[in-house]
Amino acid sequence: MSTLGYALLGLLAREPLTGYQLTGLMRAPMGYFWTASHSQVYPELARLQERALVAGEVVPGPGPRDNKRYRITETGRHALRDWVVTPAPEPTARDEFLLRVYSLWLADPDAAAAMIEGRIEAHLATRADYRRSEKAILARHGGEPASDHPDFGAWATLRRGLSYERHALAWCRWLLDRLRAQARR
Amino acid sequence: MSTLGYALLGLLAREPLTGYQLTGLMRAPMGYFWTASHSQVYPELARLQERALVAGEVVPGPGPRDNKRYRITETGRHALRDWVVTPAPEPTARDEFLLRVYSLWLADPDAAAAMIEGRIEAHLATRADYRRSEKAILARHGGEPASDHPDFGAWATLRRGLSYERHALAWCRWLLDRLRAQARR
DNA sequence: ATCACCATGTAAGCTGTTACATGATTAA
DNA sequence: TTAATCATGTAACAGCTTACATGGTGAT
Repeated sequence: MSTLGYALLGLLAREPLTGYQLTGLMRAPMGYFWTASHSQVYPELARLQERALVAGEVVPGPGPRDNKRYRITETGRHALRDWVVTPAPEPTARDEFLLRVYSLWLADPDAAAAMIEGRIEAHLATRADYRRSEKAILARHGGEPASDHPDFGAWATLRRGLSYERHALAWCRWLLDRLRAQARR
Repeated sequence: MSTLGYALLGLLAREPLTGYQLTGLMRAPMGYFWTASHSQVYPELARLQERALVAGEVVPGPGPRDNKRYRITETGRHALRDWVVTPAPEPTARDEFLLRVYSLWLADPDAAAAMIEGRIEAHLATRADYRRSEKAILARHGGEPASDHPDFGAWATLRRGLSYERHALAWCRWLLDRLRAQARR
């Protein structure tokens, strides 16, 4: 089973959804840690149905095409529950920003500072996004979700996102300080 | 130009290297934020040479094959210097661990705790690695490298790695606390 | 009218991983 | 003698991105 399959099962374990809705959720909030486009989602749903991990029912929609609403099966729920406590492989590190920082020593200091400031703006925007999302969850749920509540994962990963952004922002600012300290000499 | 090309140029901007040596550096320290296997490195070096961004000289080695030592050209150094201050695209988020956490609410709490503890061990090992590497740089360099010194990038990215591990560890422990708080009820 | 959104699929292409292929030197 | 390290390549495959394809509904 592919990782994407478990991502989709993770969403369907909460509620039945169509491919289109799943695609939206793979942008956010699941996209905060695992992304997929619709061209990946539809074929993967077909594979999941083949293996009886999900069941699809055709709902005649208002549009030209029929809507297919998928729900997780007992088999699917079991597969997900088993996979979840499986040790996760180390994520392959791929950060183009850090790749640039590695060679920043040969760049023009002002251009370098501008690049980092752009990065800071992006982090601030992401943090604002996470803050809104967490607020929405706490409001909708009426407090912090317990660890066996379906909302727990979304909340816990948002907390992590916020912690990550705090760290990333602090480091970017430290880096800017280093560049400016050099410029003053 | 591919991202991998700039990664290799970033290493060659510091000193001439063979494909084999580059492959090792793509595991660490560059592998801390961008990885590549030898099967990617050799063809990419050929492409870089084609575009005259690097120059290769054949050094008869002790082994069965000739060693090819590459050095960056002036054209290559310019391309790298320009690219470095270019805005980096947002990295595609791909973290299987967070994907598991998202669905942790339906898992057995003890199995979940064990999985997270495994993750904590991995973070501790990585942090120890980073600490050793930073110590080595500071010792070899005799203090903190200035921002226009070739060692600056390696040092700055290690500082980031250490900050990241601190954040990740703190969040893993917070998550464990949540699970245990639930178990006590 | 034009745009955004709903809605589902296929195909081509690029990137990256794993496996195939070969073989010398040196240390345990 | 067995394994690790040095050393360089090609090929098959998997995963993901971008583009192609179609078309209705509702808001501006």
